[in-house]
Amino acid sequence: MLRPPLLEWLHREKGEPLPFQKQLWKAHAEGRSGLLHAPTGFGKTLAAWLGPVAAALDRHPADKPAPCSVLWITPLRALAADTLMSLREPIKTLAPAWEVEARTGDTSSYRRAKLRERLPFGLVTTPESLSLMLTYPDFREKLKHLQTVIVDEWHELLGTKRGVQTELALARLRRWCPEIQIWGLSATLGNLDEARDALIGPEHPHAITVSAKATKPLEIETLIPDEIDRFPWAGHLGTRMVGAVARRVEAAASTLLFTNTRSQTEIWFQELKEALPKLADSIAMHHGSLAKKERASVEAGLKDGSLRCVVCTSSLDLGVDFSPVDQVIQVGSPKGIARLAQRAGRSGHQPGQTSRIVGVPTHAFELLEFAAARDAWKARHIESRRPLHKPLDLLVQHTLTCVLGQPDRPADLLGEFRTTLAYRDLDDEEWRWVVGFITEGGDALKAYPQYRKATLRNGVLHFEDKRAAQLHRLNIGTITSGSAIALKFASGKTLGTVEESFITRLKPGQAFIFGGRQLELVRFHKLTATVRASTRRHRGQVPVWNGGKMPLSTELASAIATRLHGRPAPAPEHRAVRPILAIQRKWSAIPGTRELVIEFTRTREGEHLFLYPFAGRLVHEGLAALAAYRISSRIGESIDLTQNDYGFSLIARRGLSLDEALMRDALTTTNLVEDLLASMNTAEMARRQFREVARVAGLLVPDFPGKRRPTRDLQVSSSLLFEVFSKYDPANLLLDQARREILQRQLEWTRLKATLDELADRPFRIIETERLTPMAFPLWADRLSAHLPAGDAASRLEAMLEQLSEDAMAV
DNA sequence: GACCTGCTGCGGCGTG
Repeated sequence: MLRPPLLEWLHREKGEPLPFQKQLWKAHAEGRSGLLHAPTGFGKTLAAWLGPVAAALDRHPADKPAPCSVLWITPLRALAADTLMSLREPIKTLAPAWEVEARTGDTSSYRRAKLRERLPFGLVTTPESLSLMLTYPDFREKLKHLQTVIVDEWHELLGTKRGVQTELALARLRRWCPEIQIWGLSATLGNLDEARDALIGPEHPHAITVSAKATKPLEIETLIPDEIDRFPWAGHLGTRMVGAVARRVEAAASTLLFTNTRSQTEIWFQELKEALPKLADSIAMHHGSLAKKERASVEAGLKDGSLRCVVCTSSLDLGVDFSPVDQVIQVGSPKGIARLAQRAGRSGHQPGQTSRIVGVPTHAFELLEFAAARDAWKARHIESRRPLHKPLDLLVQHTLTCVLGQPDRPADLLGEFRTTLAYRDLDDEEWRWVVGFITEGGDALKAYPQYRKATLRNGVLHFEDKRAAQLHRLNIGTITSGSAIALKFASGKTLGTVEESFITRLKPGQAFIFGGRQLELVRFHKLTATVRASTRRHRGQVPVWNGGKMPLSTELASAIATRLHGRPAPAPEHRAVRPILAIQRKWSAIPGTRELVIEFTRTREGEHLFLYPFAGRLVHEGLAALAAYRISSRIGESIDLTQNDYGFSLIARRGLSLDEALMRDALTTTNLVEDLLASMNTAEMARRQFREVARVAGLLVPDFPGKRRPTRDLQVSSSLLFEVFSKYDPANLLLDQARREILQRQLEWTRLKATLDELADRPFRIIETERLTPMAFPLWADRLSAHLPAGDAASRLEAMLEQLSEDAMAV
């Protein structure tokens, strides 16, 4: 437990400790490691900090420095600054001689040099910065007093290569200081034990999970459109709800409005300002393509309370430690339960308070998504984040990191790496390959000295070349991003970035909207688009970014499928959608989890099949390609396809049918891998994925900070390497790595396979419908918008909707 | 190079 002075301070400043905090301090005093799981706003940070501070006070006098006793790892630089403030608070009164400092990429080089000489009592850093520190030979000596490592927001890192990089760094620290205690702080996850094993190593002897038993109440409310009959069956912007949302914004002192995409953020920002002209100056926006300065000023506005509403993407999911907002609104699909809860947690940021989120549907069925998220939350069906398994590109990088810091024997390194969950089954063969690759460059690159970074002398790996070492340090990390076009005023002020594909569609003089400003293009040269403020009356286009395509989670999808049938209990959202569900039922059937509903519809364009497996967009993309490939070879017609989070559609001029055998064959797992590979352009996918792998493995020359170089150069050399490896070194394990990543990330292979297995046991219900059903409509409309210019698609959709609404009234 | 709705995150060093 805590020493009296700490307890007194705590009592004075923060009141009575919560039960989980006492439990954590007890575990800490016993020398254990583990995971602390509690909702945001429960005082995790302070609890995790005071344990090691208490232990250090036992060992060191409070008036003498105690160098680097605690290492605090955070996934965000912005969090590092805020964390620093809260960690310093108790130290100031309890042990003023002990310092707490941050070391991240934006720590000045002067400070970084100082920190290399002498480390403070507590060091706050990122996984990347920690890896960088491992490359300095004296770091090990500097860490001899290390007692505790704390990893904040571990759920954010878990499941990514950044998480594996953290696992590896921790394994190194464990080897250097076998007594250290490691604690992770995590939000709610479906796989807390696995998360803990990944953090402290699967073989760790004193593992414990401390949980704040009191779960935070979460209220999910949905804005229900007044006229459900006129509410769109398809679409994703949800701007029809602007009026109702504006009234909510007006009524609350502060609002955080989340959207799912950057362009949606831009659009909602405009719409809200128009709907609330009096508040226009206190509404702001925040997303990942805005310039850092712009974002920082919005973050400052959130902190000092001068903003009434910020429209944002997941860029504000975590990070800025602002005082909680009054209200959180989610526009569009929540995609997952944990994700919605995380966003809701931005309100009611105190123990005992309720987190509330208001869901805004963008089409009719989305109403049910919010009800389903509520059902799943109540039933504690929360998504897991699975840790990655054996990414070899990262192992190549990390081995060089280790050897640069301390020459070492391969067998000893292997032993160290095998203590992680990610590499516990790394076999001797794979390890020999890694060592061979960093010392020889492998079969294909042996002739090029720049790929022989390490040398093996007398059984010890060394990394001595100064220039290569600098390049390696520059390359540390796992985040890769494609080329972006910088948007600038002629004055040089940077506004942010857009995609090349967007800017090349614009002619000089043409207007567009970015970061809430009306701009016009002056010229586009190399990687910079120069713009000026536009005074044109009509609104310009809104940029579209080519970002990630997050599928609906398995947990939420299954909750939706259940919700469609009105279970587990009546919900207001369900009552609202009832008229549309009635049409769906009348014309076809309500898809669910017991049978697979397949609709067959003839239109002017030909024959359509609509299938609803509810397996998320990525899986449907794979299933659609697979089914289209198999059927088209049978019927000799080309097949078009579309997909969304609920299902997919196949369209052919003729030849599709109600034949169950045909559909069973299309969805069989026989020859699955071969057919899937043949149906999708997986070779091209692997080539692109290889770029990330090559980057992480350090095979590409990194950009020097400040000097911008077209990423296209990177692309060329990564595809060149891909060619060379494919031809001269086909056994190169990095090629396998790229293929595995395609399977897991882009095809969600595990989920796809599970879906097919499950469908094989389900009855198929094939129904011929006269018209497009409410569920089919979005899949049909998707195809339409892909084939027509945006304006035409909108007007045609409008006409269709008119017709459909009339039909709906008639039912 | 194809897509069109599509997120987020990090990172060096020495000198002036």
